[in-house]
Amino acid sequence: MEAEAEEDDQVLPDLPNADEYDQIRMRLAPNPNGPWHLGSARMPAVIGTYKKIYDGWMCCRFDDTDPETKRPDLDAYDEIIDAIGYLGFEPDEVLKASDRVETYYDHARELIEQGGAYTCSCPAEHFRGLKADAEPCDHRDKDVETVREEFEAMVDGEYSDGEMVLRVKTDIEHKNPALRDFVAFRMVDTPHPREEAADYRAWPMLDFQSGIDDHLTGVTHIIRGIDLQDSAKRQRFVYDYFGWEYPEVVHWGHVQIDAYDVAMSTSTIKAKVDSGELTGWDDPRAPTLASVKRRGIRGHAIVDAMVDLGVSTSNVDLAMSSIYANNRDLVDDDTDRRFLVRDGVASDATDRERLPAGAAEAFDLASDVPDAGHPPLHPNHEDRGDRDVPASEAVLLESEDVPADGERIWLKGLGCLRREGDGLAWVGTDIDLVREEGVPVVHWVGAGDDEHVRVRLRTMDGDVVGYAEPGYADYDADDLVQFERVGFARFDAAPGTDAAEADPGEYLAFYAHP
RNA sequence: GCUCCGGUGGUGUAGUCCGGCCAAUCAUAUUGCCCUCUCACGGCAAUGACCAGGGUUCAAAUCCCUGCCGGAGCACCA
Repeated sequence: MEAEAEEDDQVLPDLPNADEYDQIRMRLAPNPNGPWHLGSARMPAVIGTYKKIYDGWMCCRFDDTDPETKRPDLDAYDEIIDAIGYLGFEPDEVLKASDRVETYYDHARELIEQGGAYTCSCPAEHFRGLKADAEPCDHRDKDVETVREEFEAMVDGEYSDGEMVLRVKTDIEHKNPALRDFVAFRMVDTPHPREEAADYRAWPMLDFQSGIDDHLTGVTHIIRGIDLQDSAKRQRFVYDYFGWEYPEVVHWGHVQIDAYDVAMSTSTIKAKVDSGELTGWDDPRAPTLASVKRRGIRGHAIVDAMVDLGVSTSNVDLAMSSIYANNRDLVDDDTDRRFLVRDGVASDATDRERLPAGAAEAFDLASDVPDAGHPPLHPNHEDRGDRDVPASEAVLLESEDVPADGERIWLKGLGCLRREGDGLAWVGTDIDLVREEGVPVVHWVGAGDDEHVRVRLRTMDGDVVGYAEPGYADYDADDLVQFERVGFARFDAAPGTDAAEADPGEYLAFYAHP
């Protein structure tokens, strides 16, 4: 091992004032309202990489304080932890904001005593108008005693949705309207889906909850999206009341990923999964981590791509091709080669440009043709041995590879043959025919029923069916192969093990990339 | 409307703070060639960018101004 390779190319810029802290402490703050899409990977990829660079600390804090609009999905908590693991990281600690509501209450009480917050019963619309005009509402000057009582009433659930909020007193005339007296707590009638938190009705807003938690957990660096740019400014008001120092902040822009027709948003994907438009979160057409994982793309390939994006505040387009390039880099050397003769599409595939389906055609073999071919498992590693590709009577070729009558063709691992009508005559194994005479080299499988296995290759554009060499049956789920001249694919299931997703007798594979 | 933040090749990125070594780095992409019993891997080459206009300066991608374009916030969402 070259040891240095991963230490490494110092891809990310230094964190601000990093040397002023004994330990760099950061947090991932996902909302567990659904499984992660590809964009979500940026957070653990970048923060996790910084953790490695600085030997820092990283926790995963689920900001699940909205039981209604962004209602937590109980499965998502574990799914997100799994996704972080898939990307190659592990949080040092896992917290759920919904376990910490009492803590937020305590800090609200303290803020109230300092005169830093007030209960407000203005209808949202009304307050919005006042805020736009930089006008305070009547509730702003309430005495602490009243605020205290009304807040306790909120905590006790004596108000309903929309009847009362607790606002942080900032600067109602601040030139930036986004910073004027923001809401710290509001009432939510809908119980939280987590049993442990189901009794709370007064819930903190992100700016309050997140601000308190960042301080309490000793976070030194907050790294998050530009949508939260003003959040830091709002939270500083709370920090000032408490005499706390605000962490360093880094903001990045939004990521878009090409190659997908489905918008990268949890709610959009969820709607399409629910309606059946997508078969699930791991449908290859879904821009999710579950999807690329099932296709055999390593988490590290995504991390590298995300880290390469850096942390600029401008929006960026991430090309899937760069994730593919990273993945090829990771897997090519270890991946066995196999043949797959495609035989058309099996579903309502649309854009065939990305992966032509072909069609299999059978040709009889002359009697003097060897009854098996032995191409290497990996061209760069002869020591790994050869494959055994049998063909006793006839072979299957992809339609695009079929030579004109009288022309020669080289069946990889077998030798050169000449087409004579519906048959192939033996020419020989002089490799100069390929090197000097340009005979095309193609992949193939035996035509006999026991000389191939049926494979369904699931791609972003639909299913392609075909015939793979018999050795393909020896793999297990998660194994990767490269179907020569087709691309990399992940072995998903053998026949019978996942009958719902493939026809009887078919192996199910997922296409990764060329 | 108000307030913030950005704009380097198809994509991402380096350089911008501390102007000159930038006729602009690296990766990816595309194309061509070489290697090869794969259209993979590897090697070589080509393509291709400082949003626009002013200003400061001997010198500007870098500093200043204006404009244009893009994004974000102004939620009882996160």
